Amino acid sequence: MEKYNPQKVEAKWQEVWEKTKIYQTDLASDKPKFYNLIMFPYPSGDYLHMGHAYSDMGADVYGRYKALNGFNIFMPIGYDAFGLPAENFAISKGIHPKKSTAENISHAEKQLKTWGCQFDFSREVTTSEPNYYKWTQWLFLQLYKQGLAYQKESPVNWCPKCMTVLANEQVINGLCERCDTEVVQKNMKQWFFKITDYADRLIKDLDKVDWPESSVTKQRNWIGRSEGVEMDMQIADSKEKFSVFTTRIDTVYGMTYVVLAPEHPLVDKITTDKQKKEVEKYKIQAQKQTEIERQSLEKDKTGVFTGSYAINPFNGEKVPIWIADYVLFGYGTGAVMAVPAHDERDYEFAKKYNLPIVQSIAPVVWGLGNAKFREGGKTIVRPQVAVIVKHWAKDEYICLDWEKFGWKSFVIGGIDEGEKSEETAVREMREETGYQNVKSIRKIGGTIVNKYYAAHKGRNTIAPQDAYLIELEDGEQAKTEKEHTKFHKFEWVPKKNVQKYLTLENHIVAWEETEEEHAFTGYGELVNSKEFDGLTSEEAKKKMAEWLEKKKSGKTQVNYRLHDWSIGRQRYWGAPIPIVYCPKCGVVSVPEKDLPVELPEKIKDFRPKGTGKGPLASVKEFVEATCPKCGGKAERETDTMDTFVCSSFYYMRYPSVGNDKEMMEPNVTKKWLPVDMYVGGAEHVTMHLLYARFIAKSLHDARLINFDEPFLKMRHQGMILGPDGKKMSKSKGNVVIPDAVIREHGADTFRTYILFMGRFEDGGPWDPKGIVGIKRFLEKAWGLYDKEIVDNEPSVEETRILNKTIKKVGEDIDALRFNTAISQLMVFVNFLSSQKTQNKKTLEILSIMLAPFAPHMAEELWEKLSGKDSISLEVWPKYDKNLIKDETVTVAVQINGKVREQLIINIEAEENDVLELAKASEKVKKYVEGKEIKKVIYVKGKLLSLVVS
RNA sequence: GCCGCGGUGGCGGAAUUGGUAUACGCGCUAGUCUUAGGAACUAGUUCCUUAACGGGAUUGGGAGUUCGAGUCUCCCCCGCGGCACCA
Repeated sequence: MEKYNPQKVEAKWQEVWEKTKIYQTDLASDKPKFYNLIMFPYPSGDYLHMGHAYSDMGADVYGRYKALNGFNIFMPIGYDAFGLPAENFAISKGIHPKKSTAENISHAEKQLKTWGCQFDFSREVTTSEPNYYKWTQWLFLQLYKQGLAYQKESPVNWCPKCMTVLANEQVINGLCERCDTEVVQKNMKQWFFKITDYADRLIKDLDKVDWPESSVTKQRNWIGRSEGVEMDMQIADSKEKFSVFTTRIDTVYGMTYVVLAPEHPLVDKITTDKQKKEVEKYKIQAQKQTEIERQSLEKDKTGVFTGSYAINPFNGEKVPIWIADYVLFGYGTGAVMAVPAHDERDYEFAKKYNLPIVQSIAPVVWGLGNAKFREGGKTIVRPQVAVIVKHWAKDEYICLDWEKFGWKSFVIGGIDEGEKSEETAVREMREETGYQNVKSIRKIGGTIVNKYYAAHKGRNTIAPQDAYLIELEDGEQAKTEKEHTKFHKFEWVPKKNVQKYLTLENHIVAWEETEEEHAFTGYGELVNSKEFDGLTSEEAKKKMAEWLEKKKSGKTQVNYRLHDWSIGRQRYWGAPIPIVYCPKCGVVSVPEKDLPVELPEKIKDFRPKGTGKGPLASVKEFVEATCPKCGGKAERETDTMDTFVCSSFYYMRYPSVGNDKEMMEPNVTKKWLPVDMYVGGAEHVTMHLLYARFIAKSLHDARLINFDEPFLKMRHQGMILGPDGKKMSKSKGNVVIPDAVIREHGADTFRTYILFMGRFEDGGPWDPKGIVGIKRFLEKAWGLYDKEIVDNEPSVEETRILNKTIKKVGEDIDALRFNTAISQLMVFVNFLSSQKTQNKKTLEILSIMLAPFAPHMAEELWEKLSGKDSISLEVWPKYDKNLIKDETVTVAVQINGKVREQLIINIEAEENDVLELAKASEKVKKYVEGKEIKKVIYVKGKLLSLVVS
């Protein structure tokens, strides 16, 4: 056989595959189906890049493995061709997007055909073709029928450069996903899909899918479900009211003001004349800001008092109403109750504007050895103080060491009947330390509820604790009474050691508060909350919600971060929205039989205008329409649809490509959907994947399909970085194009190498040097078929390694651990190449195992070896687990945890035999002689651990 | 700030339930072949120490549990990804 020439071999087999149509799936076959989907590429003008290759090749190896295991694989391919990037590319080149898109697609297809993937090119879709976007429009109509497509006037994201509206998902850190321009908010009438109706199911059904945990979490966070209550608030001396949304109704007694978003419609009505000027100024200022400025965290909180007050329904107290841009109009009710004591943002705001801070939740600390309350014990309440005493000259603090009890604390004491806690603090300090003169005293944080079971008194104790920081004036010290000091001694502890010194949790909490004051945002027990005092936050949430509901001034409410999907685009290159506006009948949908509403090819200028209307508005022939209802003159909608609408159902269309009557052929759809495995980038989790799930659910509810989760199993490929370890980009000059690698080394080498580099789900830097290792490996494998091939019984050793390899390679591919599968194949090939003659059966199996990674080469070797038809018609070999076991194993002997000897033993050897062998070993003797073996642990076939002393 | 993931030789990376850390590949070193080689092949290669046998150290740092920890627990440091005033 001649030397391995990948270019020649690959050209040959690609031709054969094309001619025999071996990868055109027979969708009607009886074999079990396996829908192996990759995310279809977006041909925007650049080459398909490393990321495409990596993803597709990984998916293909997996698919080929499944095929060899008896599945009928369907791996379709298509092009996501509408949308901003394709259009922007065309604009930059000054050509019509239809033309540039066609060129890009033909280029991409050429590339794809060299990759050695089992793509079924016979069922290609191109989303910008009328025979496809007819179904995009059809989909719109289905949603419209269900009331899931609607128009509303609302603030939307507007990209000034792309001159179009964007969905929330397409705004990344306040920048346009495509051109990195700062997005501004505009009030516009727009088409939306009501994805929020499905928010709960989109969360709940994540339990049904086998997806990476991180992606499930990302979607969950993106949807952002939060449970709380909506509470009505009456405006003082007015009939007006509004509601606030809060997840922490338990903190309601700590409310000291409320905040409305500047856009809140009530603002104008309630602003007093005196405040009008300032409020107006603030509103204008807020409106001018871009999202980035508004969301900037460095920015100080700002706000303006409206002059009006609202009434807290729980205690009837009046609280001032402010407006501030830290409250978002688009979330909840656009109004919040502010509880500075228990919310960081409110705290910051209150500090800045000198608004009162009232504690209503006290943290609960189980003190004194964490002893929980005991049943039947008497429970008493004993308020106390903790006193942090600071030295008059040094940065040191008095700490007490209660030797008998093992506590270390600050000065501590009970508040006597009728005594103020501040007085207690001073009194206790004097009694216990003798120091007399207070320079300053300051309360630290809020009340902390300390609970413990006092064993010596046999009772449960609740001890609300106030903490004070006392700074001493000087060192004047009186003699202390013994009764106060008999259990502890005191010492001065430098500041940096205090934290470590303390053992009582409640004192540690108090100490932390001296450093930096902040809101306590955790759960605890209610204080200052009238009849709700003493409840836990959890209990209070329930009781308070019930209280509100009974009073009919509130209800429990679930809110989502997710917004409805804004789908209209004021751009040319997209599927027209199939709607006409009739002066008589109003908004009328185009009947299904009239689809597609074709995108006019002839247009003077397809560039966006930025007027809020798309370029289609300038095409008279397009705009002018007849009303499908009354036959009168009407006007077409001129917005086109977001590309993500096109890509939300393409996988449903593939099996029915060719059918012009139905989007989905019922039988084929029933058989082939949902998708069994979906491989693609993680960057689509909160866009495409979320939209596709929503669309599937809506069609399911319309009884058009019988599944409601489109992608049962999904995995992401990692990112291939440039050789410098940075993300590939033209500006950095570190882009490696897959075609160049394929031309030089061949697709088989490329596939195997890129999958060998690291974990598929991790990706990593492209190292051009390493590829020779794979080349050597494939050449070495190729060379085996040149050796003397005999048809005999393979050796025991060969059988063992063969069976091991079958097991590991199969299991690894199944789990997408391609790198370790390849490494095992290397071990196997290295073993075989050390042998003079090769066993025919072994080489047959090797070819099959190589086939997923190096399909062209495997075909060639298979043809030479067996003379049979394509290797992809073969069956993945079975292994015999009995043949994997080694007869002898090396057992490590550990002495006190260190490996001192290795023994070769029979795998069946028992502990005693191994121990005897070990004792006989010189090396072991050295460590054991004259000592006592205290413990022996034997892990069968692995190691013997001896503990000696 | 919050959520998620990760940190292992010179490099990419292996390591079922805790059980011989560094598989496989690159690179490097020596050798073979060669007019030559940035080709191929063979052998070696975690680090320190030793002529060698051997000994010691080692999975970001520190503590802990265990006969035994890359793997489990706690604290800290660093990197990556996502979210980011969501009430």
